[in-house]
Amino acid sequence: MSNTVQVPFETTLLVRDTCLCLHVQRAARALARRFDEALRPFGLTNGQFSLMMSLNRPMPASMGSVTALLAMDQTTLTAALKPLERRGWVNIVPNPKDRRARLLSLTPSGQAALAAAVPTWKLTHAALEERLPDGNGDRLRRDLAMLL
Amino acid sequence: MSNTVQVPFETTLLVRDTCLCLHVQRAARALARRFDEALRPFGLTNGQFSLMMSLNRPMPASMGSVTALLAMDQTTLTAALKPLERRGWVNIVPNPKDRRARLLSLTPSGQAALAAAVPTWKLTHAALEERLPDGNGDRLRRDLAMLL
DNA sequence: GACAAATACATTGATATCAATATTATTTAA
DNA sequence: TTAAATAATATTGATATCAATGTATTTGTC
Repeated sequence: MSNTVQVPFETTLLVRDTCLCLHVQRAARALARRFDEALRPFGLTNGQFSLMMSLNRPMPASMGSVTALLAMDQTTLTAALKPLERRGWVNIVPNPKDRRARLLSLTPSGQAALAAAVPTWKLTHAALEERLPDGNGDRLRRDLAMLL
Repeated sequence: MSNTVQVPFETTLLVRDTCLCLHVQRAARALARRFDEALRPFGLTNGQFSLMMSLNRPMPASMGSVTALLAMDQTTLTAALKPLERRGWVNIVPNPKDRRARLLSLTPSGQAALAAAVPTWKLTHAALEERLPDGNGDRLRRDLAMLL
Protein backbone atom coordinates (compact mmCIF):
# COMPACT_ATOMS: atom_id res chain seq x y z
CA MET A 1 0.00 0.00 0.00
CA SER A 2 1.75 3.06 -1.25
CA ASN A 3 -0.17 5.99 0.17
CA THR A 4 2.42 8.47 -1.09
CA VAL A 5 0.98 11.94 -1.54
CA GLN A 6 2.27 13.37 -4.77
CA VAL A 7 2.67 17.07 -5.39
CA PRO A 8 1.50 17.66 -8.96
CA PHE A 9 4.24 18.94 -11.22
CA GLU A 10 1.96 21.86 -12.11
CA THR A 11 2.26 22.99 -8.50
CA THR A 12 6.03 22.93 -8.81
CA LEU A 13 5.78 25.10 -11.90
CA LEU A 14 3.36 27.41 -10.13
CA VAL A 15 5.71 27.91 -7.19
CA ARG A 16 8.69 28.35 -9.48
CA ASP A 17 6.93 30.97 -11.56
CA THR A 18 4.96 32.89 -8.96
CA CYS A 19 6.33 32.52 -5.43
CA LEU A 20 7.32 36.02 -4.37
CA CYS A 21 9.34 34.67 -1.47
CA LEU A 22 11.40 32.53 -3.81
CA HIS A 23 11.80 35.33 -6.34
CA VAL A 24 12.94 37.77 -3.70
CA GLN A 25 15.35 35.31 -2.04
CA ARG A 26 16.83 34.55 -5.45
CA ALA A 27 17.34 38.22 -6.25
CA ALA A 28 18.73 38.77 -2.76
CA ARG A 29 21.36 36.09 -3.28
CA ALA A 30 22.33 37.41 -6.70
CA LEU A 31 22.57 41.02 -5.53
CA ALA A 32 24.45 40.04 -2.39
CA ARG A 33 27.04 38.25 -4.50
CA ARG A 34 27.39 41.22 -6.83
CA PHE A 35 27.80 43.81 -4.09
CA ASP A 36 29.97 41.54 -1.96
CA GLU A 37 32.35 41.18 -4.88
CA ALA A 38 32.41 44.90 -5.58
CA LEU A 39 32.96 45.80 -1.92
CA ARG A 40 35.51 43.06 -1.20
CA PRO A 41 38.54 45.35 -1.82
CA PHE A 42 37.25 47.45 1.09
CA GLY A 43 36.79 44.53 3.45
CA LEU A 44 33.02 44.94 3.48
CA THR A 45 30.07 42.74 2.59
CA ASN A 46 26.86 44.25 1.30
CA GLY A 47 25.27 43.74 4.71
CA GLN A 48 28.18 45.34 6.54
CA PHE A 49 28.05 48.28 4.14
CA SER A 50 24.33 48.78 4.79
CA LEU A 51 24.77 48.38 8.52
CA MET A 52 27.67 50.81 8.78
CA MET A 53 25.85 53.27 6.55
CA SER A 54 22.86 53.11 8.86
CA LEU A 55 25.18 54.01 11.75
CA ASN A 56 26.41 57.13 9.92
CA ARG A 57 24.16 59.52 11.81
CA PRO A 58 24.64 62.77 13.67
CA MET A 59 23.74 61.01 16.92
CA PRO A 60 24.55 57.44 18.04
CA ALA A 61 21.90 54.89 17.06
CA SER A 62 20.04 52.47 19.28
CA MET A 63 19.93 48.84 18.29
CA GLY A 64 16.19 48.99 17.95
CA SER A 65 16.28 51.80 15.42
CA VAL A 66 18.80 49.87 13.32
CA THR A 67 16.87 46.60 13.38
CA ALA A 68 13.74 48.48 12.31
CA LEU A 69 15.56 50.19 9.47
CA LEU A 70 17.13 46.98 8.21
CA ALA A 71 14.09 44.76 8.93
CA MET A 72 16.46 42.51 10.80
CA ASP A 73 16.13 40.42 13.93
CA GLN A 74 17.81 41.84 17.00
CA THR A 75 19.96 38.75 17.46
CA THR A 76 21.20 39.13 13.90
CA LEU A 77 22.28 42.67 14.62
CA THR A 78 24.10 41.64 17.79
CA ALA A 79 26.01 39.05 15.78
CA ALA A 80 26.63 41.34 12.81
CA LEU A 81 28.16 44.03 15.00
CA LYS A 82 30.83 41.74 16.41
CA PRO A 83 33.25 41.58 13.47
CA LEU A 84 32.87 45.32 12.94
CA GLU A 85 33.58 46.07 16.59
CA ARG A 86 36.53 43.67 16.48
CA ARG A 87 38.01 45.63 13.58
CA GLY A 88 37.58 48.86 15.49
CA TRP A 89 35.05 50.24 13.02
CA VAL A 90 32.07 50.42 15.37
CA ASN A 91 31.74 51.57 18.96
CA ILE A 92 29.21 49.93 21.26
CA VAL A 93 28.64 51.60 24.63
CA PRO A 94 25.84 51.36 27.20
CA ASN A 95 23.35 54.20 27.05
CA PRO A 96 23.76 56.15 30.31
CA LYS A 97 20.08 57.13 30.17
CA ASP A 98 18.99 53.49 30.01
CA ARG A 99 21.63 50.99 30.94
CA ARG A 100 19.84 48.14 29.16
CA ALA A 101 20.33 49.91 25.85
CA ARG A 102 23.42 50.41 23.68
CA LEU A 103 24.65 53.35 21.71
CA LEU A 104 26.12 52.41 18.33
CA SER A 105 28.44 54.65 16.39
CA LEU A 106 31.15 54.53 13.75
CA THR A 107 34.71 55.12 14.83
CA PRO A 108 36.88 57.45 12.73
CA SER A 109 38.46 54.44 11.04
CA GLY A 110 35.00 53.02 10.48
CA GLN A 111 33.95 56.27 8.83
CA ALA A 112 37.06 56.14 6.68
CA ALA A 113 36.40 52.53 5.65
CA LEU A 114 32.83 53.40 4.75
CA ALA A 115 33.84 56.53 2.86
CA ALA A 116 36.37 54.54 0.83
CA ALA A 117 33.63 52.16 -0.30
CA VAL A 118 31.04 54.77 -1.28
CA PRO A 119 32.30 55.46 -4.82
CA THR A 120 32.23 51.75 -5.60
CA TRP A 121 28.73 51.46 -4.18
CA LYS A 122 27.66 54.33 -6.45
CA LEU A 123 29.14 52.67 -9.53
CA THR A 124 27.75 49.26 -8.70
CA HIS A 125 24.33 50.62 -7.93
CA ALA A 126 24.20 52.80 -11.04
CA ALA A 127 25.07 49.78 -13.19
CA LEU A 128 22.31 47.82 -11.51
CA GLU A 129 19.70 50.52 -11.89
CA GLU A 130 20.54 50.72 -15.60
CA ARG A 131 19.23 47.20 -15.99
CA LEU A 132 15.76 48.51 -15.22
CA PRO A 133 13.94 50.74 -17.70
CA ASP A 134 13.59 54.37 -16.71
CA GLY A 135 11.76 54.93 -13.45
CA ASN A 136 11.33 51.24 -12.75
CA GLY A 137 13.81 51.43 -9.90
CA ASP A 138 11.37 53.56 -7.95
CA ARG A 139 8.53 51.27 -8.89
CA LEU A 140 10.47 48.24 -7.70
CA ARG A 141 11.37 49.91 -4.42
CA ARG A 142 7.72 50.78 -3.84
CA ASP A 143 6.59 47.25 -4.63
CA LEU A 144 9.19 45.75 -2.31
CA ALA A 145 8.16 48.12 0.48
CA MET A 146 4.61 46.83 0.24
CA LEU A 147 5.82 43.35 1.14
CA LEU A 148 7.26 44.47 4.46
CA MET B 1 45.55 66.41 12.60
CA SER B 2 42.23 64.72 12.19
CA ASN B 3 42.10 63.54 8.60
CA THR B 4 38.87 61.66 9.18
CA VAL B 5 36.91 61.21 5.98
CA GLN B 6 33.26 61.85 6.68
CA VAL B 7 30.45 60.31 4.70
CA PRO B 8 27.86 63.08 4.24
CA PHE B 9 24.55 62.30 5.89
CA GLU B 10 22.90 62.92 2.52
CA THR B 11 24.75 59.86 1.22
CA THR B 12 23.33 57.82 4.07
CA LEU B 13 19.84 58.98 3.16
CA LEU B 14 20.52 58.23 -0.51
CA VAL B 15 21.61 54.67 0.26
CA ARG B 16 18.70 54.16 2.63
CA ASP B 17 16.17 55.36 0.10
CA THR B 18 17.56 53.99 -3.15
CA CYS B 19 19.91 51.02 -2.67
CA LEU B 20 18.25 48.13 -4.46
CA CYS B 21 20.51 45.64 -2.73
CA LEU B 22 19.43 46.91 0.67
CA HIS B 23 15.76 47.02 -0.32
CA VAL B 24 15.85 43.48 -1.66
CA GLN B 25 17.76 42.09 1.34
CA ARG B 26 15.25 43.77 3.65
CA ALA B 27 12.29 42.29 1.80
CA ALA B 28 14.06 38.93 1.70
CA ARG B 29 14.43 38.90 5.47
CA ALA B 30 10.84 39.94 6.06
CA LEU B 31 9.44 37.37 3.64
CA ALA B 32 11.70 34.64 4.97
CA ARG B 33 10.39 35.28 8.48
CA ARG B 34 6.79 35.22 7.30
CA PHE B 35 7.09 32.00 5.31
CA ASP B 36 9.32 30.34 7.92
CA GLU B 37 6.65 30.98 10.51
CA ALA B 38 3.85 29.69 8.29
CA LEU B 39 5.80 26.55 7.32
CA ARG B 40 7.14 25.80 10.80
CA PRO B 41 4.35 23.33 11.65
CA PHE B 42 5.59 21.23 8.73
CA GLY B 43 9.24 21.33 9.78
CA LEU B 44 10.24 23.40 6.75
CA THR B 45 11.86 26.76 6.25
CA ASN B 46 11.06 28.86 3.20
CA GLY B 47 14.36 27.82 1.63
CA GLN B 48 13.78 24.15 2.31
CA PHE B 49 10.30 24.42 0.83
CA SER B 50 11.68 26.01 -2.35
CA LEU B 51 14.49 23.51 -2.57
CA MET B 52 12.28 20.47 -2.10
CA MET B 53 9.75 21.89 -4.55
CA SER B 54 12.50 22.25 -7.13
CA LEU B 55 13.30 18.57 -6.64
CA ASN B 56 9.70 17.57 -7.38
CA ARG B 57 10.35 16.58 -10.97
CA PRO B 58 9.57 13.59 -13.15
CA MET B 59 13.31 12.84 -13.36
CA PRO B 60 16.01 13.26 -10.69
CA ALA B 61 17.69 16.67 -10.74
CA SER B 62 21.37 17.46 -11.00
CA MET B 63 22.87 19.85 -8.50
CA GLY B 64 23.76 22.26 -11.26
CA SER B 65 20.18 22.57 -12.47
CA VAL B 66 19.01 23.30 -8.94
CA THR B 67 21.66 25.92 -8.23
CA ALA B 68 20.77 27.65 -11.49
CA LEU B 69 17.07 27.62 -10.67
CA LEU B 70 17.59 28.98 -7.17
CA ALA B 71 20.45 31.36 -8.11
CA MET B 72 22.40 29.73 -5.31
CA ASP B 73 26.05 28.85 -4.86
CA GLN B 74 26.89 25.18 -5.22
CA THR B 75 28.39 25.00 -1.74
CA THR B 76 25.16 26.42 -0.33
CA LEU B 77 23.19 23.67 -1.99
CA THR B 78 25.53 20.99 -0.67
CA ALA B 79 25.00 22.35 2.83
CA ALA B 80 21.26 22.84 2.45
CA LEU B 81 20.74 19.25 1.34
CA LYS B 82 22.29 17.78 4.47
CA PRO B 83 19.46 18.32 6.97
CA LEU B 84 16.94 17.16 4.36
CA GLU B 85 18.91 14.02 3.61
CA ARG B 86 19.33 13.40 7.34
CA ARG B 87 15.56 13.51 7.77
CA GLY B 88 15.12 11.02 4.95
CA TRP B 89 13.32 13.52 2.74
CA VAL B 90 15.87 13.70 -0.05
CA ASN B 91 17.91 11.04 -1.82
CA ILE B 92 21.39 11.81 -3.10
CA VAL B 93 23.02 9.21 -5.31
CA PRO B 94 25.94 9.33 -7.75
CA ASN B 95 24.92 9.60 -11.38
CA PRO B 96 26.01 6.34 -13.03
CA LYS B 97 26.47 8.21 -16.32
CA ASP B 98 28.90 10.65 -14.70
CA ARG B 99 30.26 9.63 -11.37
CA ARG B 100 31.24 13.21 -10.47
CA ALA B 101 27.60 14.20 -10.55
CA ARG B 102 24.73 13.52 -8.17
CA LEU B 103 21.11 12.70 -8.74
CA LEU B 104 18.77 14.44 -6.33
CA SER B 105 15.25 13.28 -5.67
CA LEU B 106 12.53 13.43 -3.06
CA THR B 107 11.79 10.29 -1.06
CA PRO B 108 8.16 9.28 -0.54
CA SER B 109 8.23 10.81 2.93
CA GLY B 110 9.81 13.94 1.44
CA GLN B 111 6.99 14.13 -1.07
CA ALA B 112 4.50 13.73 1.73
CA ALA B 113 6.14 16.46 3.81
CA LEU B 114 6.11 18.80 0.85
CA ALA B 115 2.52 17.97 -0.05
CA ALA B 116 1.43 18.69 3.51
CA ALA B 117 2.92 22.17 3.31
CA VAL B 118 1.48 23.17 -0.06
CA PRO B 119 -1.93 24.40 1.17
CA THR B 120 -0.23 26.67 3.70
CA TRP B 121 2.12 27.98 1.03
CA LYS B 122 -0.93 28.79 -1.11
CA LEU B 123 -2.64 30.66 1.70
CA THR B 124 0.49 32.54 2.72
CA HIS B 125 1.32 33.46 -0.82
CA ALA B 126 -2.21 34.56 -1.65
CA ALA B 127 -2.23 36.83 1.40
CA LEU B 128 1.07 38.31 0.30
CA GLU B 129 -0.01 38.88 -3.26
CA GLU B 130 -3.08 40.71 -1.99
CA ARG B 131 -0.81 43.38 -0.58
CA LEU B 132 0.08 44.36 -4.12
CA PRO B 133 -2.50 46.04 -6.35
CA ASP B 134 -3.86 43.93 -9.20
CA GLY B 135 -1.23 42.66 -11.58
CA ASN B 136 1.66 44.15 -9.67
CA GLY B 137 2.81 40.73 -8.59
CA ASP B 138 3.74 39.93 -12.18
CA ARG B 139 5.36 43.32 -12.53
CA LEU B 140 7.43 42.77 -9.41
CA ARG B 141 8.52 39.32 -10.54
CA ARG B 142 9.60 40.73 -13.88
CA ASP B 143 11.52 43.57 -12.26
CA LEU B 144 13.27 41.17 -9.88
CA ALA B 145 14.21 38.90 -12.77
CA MET B 146 15.98 41.80 -14.47
CA LEU B 147 18.32 42.08 -11.51
CA LEU B 148 19.60 38.54 -11.89
C1' DG C 1 46.26 6.14 -24.96
C1' DA C 2 48.48 9.77 -22.05
C1' DC C 3 47.94 14.14 -20.09
C1' DA C 4 46.39 18.78 -19.47
C1' DA C 5 42.23 21.29 -18.95
C1' DA C 6 37.71 21.50 -17.60
C1' DT C 7 33.75 19.92 -14.83
C1' DA C 8 31.03 18.45 -10.66
C1' DC C 9 30.95 18.27 -6.14
C1' DA C 10 32.80 18.42 -1.07
C1' DT C 11 35.19 20.67 2.83
C1' DT C 12 36.60 24.51 5.66
C1' DG C 13 36.13 28.88 7.67
C1' DA C 14 33.82 33.19 8.26
C1' DT C 15 29.69 35.74 8.47
C1' DA C 16 24.31 35.91 8.31
C1' DT C 17 19.83 34.56 9.98
C1' DC C 18 16.44 33.63 13.42
C1' DA C 19 13.89 30.84 17.38
C1' DA C 20 14.22 29.89 22.02
C1' DT C 21 15.84 31.36 26.05
C1' DA C 22 18.42 34.02 29.58
C1' DT C 23 19.97 38.40 31.75
C1' DT C 24 19.64 42.92 33.24
C1' DA C 25 17.29 47.24 33.72
C1' DT C 26 13.19 49.99 33.61
C1' DT C 27 8.31 50.77 34.08
C1' DT C 28 3.85 49.86 35.90
C1' DA C 29 0.46 48.50 39.13
C1' DA C 30 -1.10 47.20 43.46
C1' DT D 1 7.28 50.96 47.66
C1' DT D 2 7.81 46.89 46.02
C1' DA D 3 6.56 42.97 43.01
C1' DA D 4 5.11 41.91 38.49
C1' DA D 5 5.27 43.09 33.86
C1' DT D 6 7.74 44.99 30.21
C1' DA D 7 11.78 46.28 27.51
C1' DA D 8 16.61 46.00 25.54
C1' DT D 9 20.06 43.20 24.62
C1' DA D 10 23.01 38.70 24.82
C1' DT D 11 23.70 33.65 24.28
C1' DT D 12 23.03 29.17 22.19
C1' DG D 13 22.01 26.15 18.56
C1' DA D 14 20.58 25.21 13.94
C1' DT D 15 20.52 26.40 9.21
C1' DA D 16 22.05 29.65 5.23
C1' DT D 17 25.50 31.90 2.48
C1' DC D 18 29.67 32.14 -0.13
C1' DA D 19 35.05 32.38 -1.05
C1' DA D 20 38.92 29.61 -1.18
C1' DT D 21 40.44 25.35 -1.84
C1' DG D 22 40.66 20.28 -2.52
C1' DT D 23 39.26 15.78 -4.87
C1' DA D 24 37.52 12.86 -8.26
C1' DT D 25 35.97 12.34 -12.90
C1' DT D 26 35.44 13.44 -17.62
C1' DT D 27 36.81 15.68 -21.88
C1' DG D 28 39.76 17.36 -25.39
C1' DT D 29 44.22 17.19 -27.75
C1' DC D 30 48.13 15.34 -29.48
